Amino acid sequence: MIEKVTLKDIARDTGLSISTVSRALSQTGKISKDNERKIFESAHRLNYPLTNIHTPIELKKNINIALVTRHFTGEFYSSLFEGLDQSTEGTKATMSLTSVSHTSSPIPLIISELNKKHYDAAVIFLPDFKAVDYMELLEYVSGNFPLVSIAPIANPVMDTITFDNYRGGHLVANHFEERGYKNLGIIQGPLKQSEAMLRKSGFVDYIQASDSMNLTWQYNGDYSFQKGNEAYEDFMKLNKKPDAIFCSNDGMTLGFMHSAIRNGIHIPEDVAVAGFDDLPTCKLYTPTITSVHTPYTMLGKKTLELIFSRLEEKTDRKHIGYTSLVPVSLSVRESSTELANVFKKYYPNQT
Amino acid sequence: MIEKVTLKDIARDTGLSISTVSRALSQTGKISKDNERKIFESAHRLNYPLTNIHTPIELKKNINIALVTRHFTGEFYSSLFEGLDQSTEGTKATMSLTSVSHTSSPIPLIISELNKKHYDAAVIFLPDFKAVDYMELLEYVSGNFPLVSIAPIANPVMDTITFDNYRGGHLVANHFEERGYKNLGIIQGPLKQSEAMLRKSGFVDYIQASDSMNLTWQYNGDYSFQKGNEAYEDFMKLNKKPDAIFCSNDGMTLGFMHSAIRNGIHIPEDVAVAGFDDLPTCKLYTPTITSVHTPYTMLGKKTLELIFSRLEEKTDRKHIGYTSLVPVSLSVRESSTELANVFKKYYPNQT
DNA sequence: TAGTTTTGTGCAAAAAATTTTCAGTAGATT
DNA sequence: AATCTACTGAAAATTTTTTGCACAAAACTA
Repeated sequence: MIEKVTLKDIARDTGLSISTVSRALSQTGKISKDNERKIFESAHRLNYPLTNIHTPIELKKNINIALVTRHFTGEFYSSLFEGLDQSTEGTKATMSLTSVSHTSSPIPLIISELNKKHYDAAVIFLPDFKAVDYMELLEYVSGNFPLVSIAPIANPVMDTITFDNYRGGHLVANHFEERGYKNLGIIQGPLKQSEAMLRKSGFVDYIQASDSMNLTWQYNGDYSFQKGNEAYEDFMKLNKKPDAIFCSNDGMTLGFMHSAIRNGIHIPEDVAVAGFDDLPTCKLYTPTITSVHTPYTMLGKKTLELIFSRLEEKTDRKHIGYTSLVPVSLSVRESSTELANVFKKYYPNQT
Repeated sequence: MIEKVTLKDIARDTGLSISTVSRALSQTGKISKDNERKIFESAHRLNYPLTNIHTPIELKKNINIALVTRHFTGEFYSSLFEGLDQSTEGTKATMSLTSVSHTSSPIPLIISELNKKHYDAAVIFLPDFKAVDYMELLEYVSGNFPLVSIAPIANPVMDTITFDNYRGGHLVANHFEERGYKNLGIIQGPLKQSEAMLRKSGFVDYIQASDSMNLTWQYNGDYSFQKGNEAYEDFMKLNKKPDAIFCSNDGMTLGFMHSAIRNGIHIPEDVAVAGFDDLPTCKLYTPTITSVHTPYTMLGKKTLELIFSRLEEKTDRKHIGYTSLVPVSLSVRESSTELANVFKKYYPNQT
């Protein structure tokens, strides 16, 4: 049987009196910085049951942050987590991934219980959440537990740090213009998700403001590989085909390109393609894929900054829907520029 | 300030006396099953500081399991986590991912502190761990905290559940034999990692026992995409090239194929290729890739079974190096069978 | 069936843990 | 030199937890 840890144990361990230990842990009375640190260190080490809230942020050895998302297989999720995890390097924060895909409990409950699990803050990535969902979540979770969303919504309830999706769409359209493409198409993401709409709008708005380009094809997707395949089927039925297509994420980009290549379509000669997310595969695919690069580590750094500043404020902080946009860039590759003679090499003796 | 939760609060909440609550939580004296459950439920809800050990496993609402690994970007890690997470469906277990890539604290310390963070068990995936590392880890971690490793080592210290890597190599060699390949090559994984050696041995042993096949090329890789590229460079220098190659993981498979295709090599006509891990990309690549399929969800199920049985045993359990092998299968695709006329379609008017 | 044992509970006393009061010291300040 | 401030510990006061005991209800037994 494990013995209960009491103030007496900490007093013995630190060489101080029980009174001093009590005062330090309950934050009443004056204690020297030195002894305070010693006492909290000892309490943690001996596993004294501290209400996490009591420990002052500056005395914590490490800050545990949970990334809460519906995790699925695919590079996207490992890139997302890896970026956030990497951004903790050199800080005393640690990032853990908690998936809510396979649980029956309601999500607000899971998140509200994170502080009981010694988590100090949570990063929420739930692109299908609506304003009401966020509001319900905020009601459940206590005000001194920092929460940051990294999925944009039109009317943000919670403080949000996200990529500049609109600008991503803009960059692609601008690139297509520079390459001289005239008739453009888009494979959209889920209509109910803000970031998908922003990517589309950025793209469409640029085209409308341009003299030289037209949007001739729009297809509603859902970010899945399958929908990329289906988009290709639809594309093939068109009489007047666009000469460049923006896919709202790389999953659909891969689906579209896979079907296209198998059916003898040349990319980019027959149709140019650009995606969004810049997954590692974009560099490895044949042809390599132009895609909007989303710097996860930078997103992570910004998110950590916000969390740390929230943790240092002693007062409860209401979410005011403050949004911060992390810039994106375009990784230009073969799928929207040139064939690099890849397939010509493949059958060199046939030319 | 958050009020301290005492037995009185739980007594009021449950309508029982303080004595009864005390007896229930400290597991002394007789308490009816019904009231016991009520008391623990209330204690959890009100956030009474329970030493986690005290709560009997059958009364816990949920079991928190940590997957501890060095996480990197790539489909492999998302598949691994997703498989384990999926296997918790329908159970009261929850899986979280804790990465130890970007932390400065020693790994045994991190793991030993998981139980303070309300974790009930941990799954360890650290392929570079040696027997001594596992022994050090076991010294740090208390005996009633279930630990399971899912990375094989030659001389297992910790209880281990892993894929049958040896059989995976066997399956590939057997497949190559059936397809009529004679001269075989292998791109190995890290020489210091057991599972890489097992994959190799399964492959090599089958070839040696066979009359018709020879191993003509061995290349030492490290599981990275880059090494796959480099392996291709080495392959090109050979006078007598193998006609089928086994890559010890899909990262290197992709690296090799990427370089090969760009340099006009036809797969599988010029050289057949098979990988290991059966990442989602294997189905999407052109040509699609033959690979050893590792059923993560089954691995997860077995792992959960072991963890639950450990949790139900009240006594401390020493690790005895018990190992359990989860069967693998071969997903046969174009890279080792036929071209499916993919590239021929690509330039149909040239034939 | 009547007596006996077992189980589970609450009250109140005892024990343990925590907080608070108070006195005192060491160093800084006026 | 007098005063003040920042800490600290001993001991008292208070709160929390455990335990001894009585007792009711249920289960068992002869």
